[in-house]
Amino acid sequence: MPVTKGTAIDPARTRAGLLAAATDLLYRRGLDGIGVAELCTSIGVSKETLYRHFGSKDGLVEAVLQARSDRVTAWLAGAAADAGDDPEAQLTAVFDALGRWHAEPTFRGCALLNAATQWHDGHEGTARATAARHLDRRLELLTGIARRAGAPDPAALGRQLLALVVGATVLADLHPGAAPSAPRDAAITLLRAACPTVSNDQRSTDVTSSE
Amino acid sequence: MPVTKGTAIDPARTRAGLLAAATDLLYRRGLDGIGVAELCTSIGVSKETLYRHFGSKDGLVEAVLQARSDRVTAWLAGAAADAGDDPEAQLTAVFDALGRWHAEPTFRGCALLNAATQWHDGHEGTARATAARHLDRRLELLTGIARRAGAPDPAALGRQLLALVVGATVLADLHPGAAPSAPRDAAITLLRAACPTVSNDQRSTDVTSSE
DNA sequence: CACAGATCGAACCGTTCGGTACCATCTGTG
DNA sequence: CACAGATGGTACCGAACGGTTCGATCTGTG
Repeated sequence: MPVTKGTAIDPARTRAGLLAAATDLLYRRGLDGIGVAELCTSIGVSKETLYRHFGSKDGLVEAVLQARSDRVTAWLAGAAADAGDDPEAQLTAVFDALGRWHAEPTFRGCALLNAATQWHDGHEGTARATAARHLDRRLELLTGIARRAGAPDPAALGRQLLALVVGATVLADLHPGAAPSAPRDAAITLLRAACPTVSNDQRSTDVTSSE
Repeated sequence: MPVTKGTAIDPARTRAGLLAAATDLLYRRGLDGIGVAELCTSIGVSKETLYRHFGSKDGLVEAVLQARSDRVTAWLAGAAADAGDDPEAQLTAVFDALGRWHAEPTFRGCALLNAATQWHDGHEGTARATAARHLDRRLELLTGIARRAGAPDPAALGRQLLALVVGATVLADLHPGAAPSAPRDAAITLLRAACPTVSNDQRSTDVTSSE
């Protein structure tokens, strides 16, 4: 039965729903962990529809990763913005948001990093390139915080913080248990060490005991 | 032609060579990036030989990951031991060793972490479990340094350092360019911040300018 | 010399993969 | 009402996958 009776024909909506469902399934199962056939039956769509919208599985994956990178980047930037103007508060907010994400039962690591690892070579490097851009955007956020905090070398501090973010995300997936606040505490320590003059009024706050 | 003429029959050596070649190929191409058939022809061995030694592709992968974890763990511990008794010097040595590894042209990330990501589920979780044990061993090394440095909470500092190590390894693979010394500087900063009394004679050393 | 064990090469099996083609059936538009 | 476009369902394709089996041929041992 083609075009289930009563369904509104709306290619844009079809594509959006396809993208959302594929995002979830590919994240949970891995890029090679689910085939196009099962993907289509799980989503409730025919292969022809999928291929008309995305051209190939690579195209679908590319669209999924792009959309996810956009969403996650905006989400983290929003978390930082909601924390007000203080750079240290923004950094705390970023790591706390990451911590809540890591604690979700469906968490399986960063979809972009996982994709880049799974499709390290081949597939014309779509996943690698998208993940690299994703990290660029994350670095931009952290470097901005470092700059506003008055760090003498915002780029260097940004990269230190990025390493912490990435490490925390990978560990939350692959290493069991342990205190989830460690990366946040480390980030605050690095920020304070790099910016001797930052937020003096909060200098006495004991970061490590807030867990 | 069976058993190439003149070849000494030595199952142990065959297995060792098999393991070494498979380690390299599976690392470069990914666990799903190369099939058993191509694996065998590239190594120069028949499928029957491979299956007699390892039982299945999963068994081969498991053996490869175990051996790699052992080797890498010993290598890093050796780098730390060669740096003498000072914990800060040991930590520097560890991150410098990691930096040299990351700079190698064949570097493609940590084989254990890559494997755990590629075989996140399925395959009876062999890769995940092996990677978790690998991280345990790395954590043990870092926690030991933290403890000997006099950190009030060696476990917490160890986890902070582990996040840095993991983040640095992933970034070196997936993010282009940038200063490779950032993670090392961050590690030293964290160590000094956590241990107010550590190596006072080296306190004046400017870590950030050594790059 | 005889026999056991190790190895190669190749054929083979069932399954799954990404991708294509075709057709019936629905919606939306004029 | 007529027609174009979107969709579902199904069958199909060639290739690759992990794994098994068999026979020929070598080494090592007694």
